[in-house]
Amino acid sequence: MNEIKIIIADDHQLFRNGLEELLRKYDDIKIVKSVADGFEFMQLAKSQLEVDIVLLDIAMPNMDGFQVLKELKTLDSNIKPIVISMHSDGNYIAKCAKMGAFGYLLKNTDESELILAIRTVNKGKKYFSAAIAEKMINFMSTQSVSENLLSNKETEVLGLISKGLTTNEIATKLFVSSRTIETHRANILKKLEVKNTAELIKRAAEMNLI
Amino acid sequence: MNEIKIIIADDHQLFRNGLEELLRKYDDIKIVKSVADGFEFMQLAKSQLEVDIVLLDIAMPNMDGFQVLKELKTLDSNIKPIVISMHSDGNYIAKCAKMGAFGYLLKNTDESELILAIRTVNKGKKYFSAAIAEKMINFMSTQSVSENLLSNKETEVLGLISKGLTTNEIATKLFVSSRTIETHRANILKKLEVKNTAELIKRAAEMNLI
DNA sequence: AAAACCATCCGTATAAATACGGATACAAAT
DNA sequence: ATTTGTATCCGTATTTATACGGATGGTTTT
Repeated sequence: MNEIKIIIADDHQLFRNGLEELLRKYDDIKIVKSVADGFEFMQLAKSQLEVDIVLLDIAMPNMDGFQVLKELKTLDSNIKPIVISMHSDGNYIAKCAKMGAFGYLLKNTDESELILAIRTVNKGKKYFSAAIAEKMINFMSTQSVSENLLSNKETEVLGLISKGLTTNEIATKLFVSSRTIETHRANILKKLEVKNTAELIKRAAEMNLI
Repeated sequence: MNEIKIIIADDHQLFRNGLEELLRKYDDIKIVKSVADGFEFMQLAKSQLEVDIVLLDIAMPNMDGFQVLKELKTLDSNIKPIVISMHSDGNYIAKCAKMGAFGYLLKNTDESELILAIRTVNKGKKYFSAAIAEKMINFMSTQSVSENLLSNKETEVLGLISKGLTTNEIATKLFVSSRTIETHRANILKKLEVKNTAELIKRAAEMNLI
């Protein structure tokens, strides 16, 4: 019988090591590699290494999980990604699903669910738990899912806002009118469904936008 | 020879399970329990259960790691806490050290360091890696370490600001004048060394104040 | 008892953010 | 070819936030 070949991509070494040990107990599962960032993983994905599944963290240095999902898709790879994240944000989940994730697990799911997810995905099926699917559906019913909720300019402006720059400072920095920045700001608030800067930054931090 | 008896307190079940498996390999280490929040842990700490070390996450529901450290101290317990955190913020580390942590590890340290830390702490010695100690020292040289950088009222106000309430709304909610809230706000900004709400919320999120 | 810190309060003035309601040019998608 | 979305621009009015500078009664620490 064939083993399920797995790569773990997560920047927390203790978490990786722990997962390895956890999965070692299962005869049908084999960890072939374990990497600390998305870039490292993509190197492996492009190599000849035979891999069935990658357990993928979203928050990673160098190249985050979203970028990995995107690149994996263009590679036409056989590697099926299961996202393992701390966040149960609807947009997050929906984004992963749209970008080709085969599963989405929270870091506080239990071992049996992880194994179930791995085995399910290995058969080529998707695995999203009822709770996760519900969050996603709720989100989709209110919002339109988009990989880039914010446009590039908006993301740039958001970054500067979070650094504490005022509207005028941002305008000067980007060589545009402060009205433009005000509009961007208003649009960002609308898109993230918040009403002021405080909420905005909190939301953006939660969504790892900054 | 005596085993080192350990409790793991972390809200991510996969991380807990992983750690358990990881530590199972070591004959001198025994996991006696594993809990998902600080409250659960304190129940155990107050029981007769014999425990040498707790591997303690800071970010947990119900009762966070800081509160646990504080209560442990008043209990005059023999349990020696090693903090395992994602954050390498100087204030964070210093705060833990001051509150009685015997060690501080990042979630991306490796297995060997974890084992070394456990064995060192079990002998009654403190374990802070060079990198961690340096961050702490750098912080202490510039800032005065305080368990509560913010007063209770300030923390309360900060929480409400982060929920998106305006100064006036907060004033109404807390039955005080809006001037009072403005003063609190100004003091919070000063203490966290930021100049506006955007930066404030970002900083507070980094410091896990909200 | 004195010093330090905290929560509370007050005023004034300026700067910034938010809410309205627009418009145009261009690129991408249908 | 038309729709959709983005980046850019504009005006006005109101509400909030920030920067000053100051005060009092209370608690905790020294």
